[in-house]
Amino acid sequence: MIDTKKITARGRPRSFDRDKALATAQRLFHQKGYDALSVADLTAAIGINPPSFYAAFGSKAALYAEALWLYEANEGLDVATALAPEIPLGQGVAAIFKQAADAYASGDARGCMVIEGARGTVDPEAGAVARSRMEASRSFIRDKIAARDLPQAEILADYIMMALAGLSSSAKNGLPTQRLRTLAAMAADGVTQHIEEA
Amino acid sequence: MIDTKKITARGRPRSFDRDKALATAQRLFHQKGYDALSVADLTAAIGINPPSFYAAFGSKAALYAEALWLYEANEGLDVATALAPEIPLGQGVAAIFKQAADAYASGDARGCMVIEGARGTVDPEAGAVARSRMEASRSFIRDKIAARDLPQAEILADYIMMALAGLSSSAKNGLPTQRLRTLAAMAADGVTQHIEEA
DNA sequence: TTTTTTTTGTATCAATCACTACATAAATCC
DNA sequence: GGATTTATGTAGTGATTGATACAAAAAAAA
Repeated sequence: MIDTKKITARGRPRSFDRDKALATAQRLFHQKGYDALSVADLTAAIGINPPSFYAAFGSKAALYAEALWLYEANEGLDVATALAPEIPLGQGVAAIFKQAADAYASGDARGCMVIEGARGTVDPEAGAVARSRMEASRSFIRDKIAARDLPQAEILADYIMMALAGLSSSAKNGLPTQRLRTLAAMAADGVTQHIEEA
Repeated sequence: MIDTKKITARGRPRSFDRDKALATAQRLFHQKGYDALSVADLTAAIGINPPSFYAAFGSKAALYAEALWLYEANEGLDVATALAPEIPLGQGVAAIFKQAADAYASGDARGCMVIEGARGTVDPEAGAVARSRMEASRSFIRDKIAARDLPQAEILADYIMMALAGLSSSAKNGLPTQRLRTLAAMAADGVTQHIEEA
């Protein structure tokens, strides 16, 4: 495979910062959702015209996919640390829920961008992308639990995803951080109880 | 031709059954969501033309409000019975969650029409209607709990709404009934634990 | 300079959205 | 019967959607 990385750019240089535009798009997608945010909104926020938009990002859905990836990299929950083998599972799950409570209620874009995008998005392509990322998260969590030789990895992963969806929903409904944290602690009790019973 | 509701109707009689059309609309709104369902879809499904649609229902948003009301009347959870004073609270909440697990995974329209509508709807008017109904449900639940002289009525109501949102989300993601029931039972544990701690 | 390559701004495109103007059809009231 | 009232079908409204055609502009390469 030949390196296709351009060392020197040919042609007219881009007049805007692509990474900055992507960050702007990610924030707006998170705030308003895919369907409620038009390409006209995006180009206006970035400060470019439609042809520049499509030349740089391909399509609205492709930009959304990039934005989701950026969101997961920057604001995603640290599941790997929370579910590390040396930490008791109940404690790890509680840590995840607490992280979620803090993250989902912070800033102007409330809720989880992936979870909300997977559910509410009308556009089929964008919805499929978000659902794919959500399923990837579920698989990651399930594998982390299964590594403990626990037979309930599947249902526990389902429960965690359910609780995160509930927390995201409550956050979007405007619940303050402190109240979300209480809900997170209560939801974590459902896990500890289920492990003890087994 | 078909329908003569009022025997003493004045002008040309309506050629379709309004109640049947409303039921059709309710099912479609629940299946596809408000934004993904166009007026053209609705008129095609009912078998009428746009003028008849608007003469009968006023607007798409007004029909959605009627559909939400019909949904709550026909498929709403029986919270009043579950949270009756003579039933232990933990048991009542578990009953609500089990009801939700069964209802949200049944048929072709998965999830709760109110919860999903309150969150994902882009249209401001329709979203506000759904959110209003959801807030009414929360208040009803809170009052039922507060009637037991429990100081945690607010947070418990928040927790129930959070769990219902999570169950609705998981149901829309395709989880089968049996798995949803297990999640419902786990979520109910979070309540019993919280009551015992107080 | 001349050529080549890429981005830019202007000005759209066709499709879809919720919604209606209008004339006709079908009923009751006088 | 004629007048009145309501619903219907045809056809189309303006607005908005995501995405483009086109030619000028701006850079490197020849």
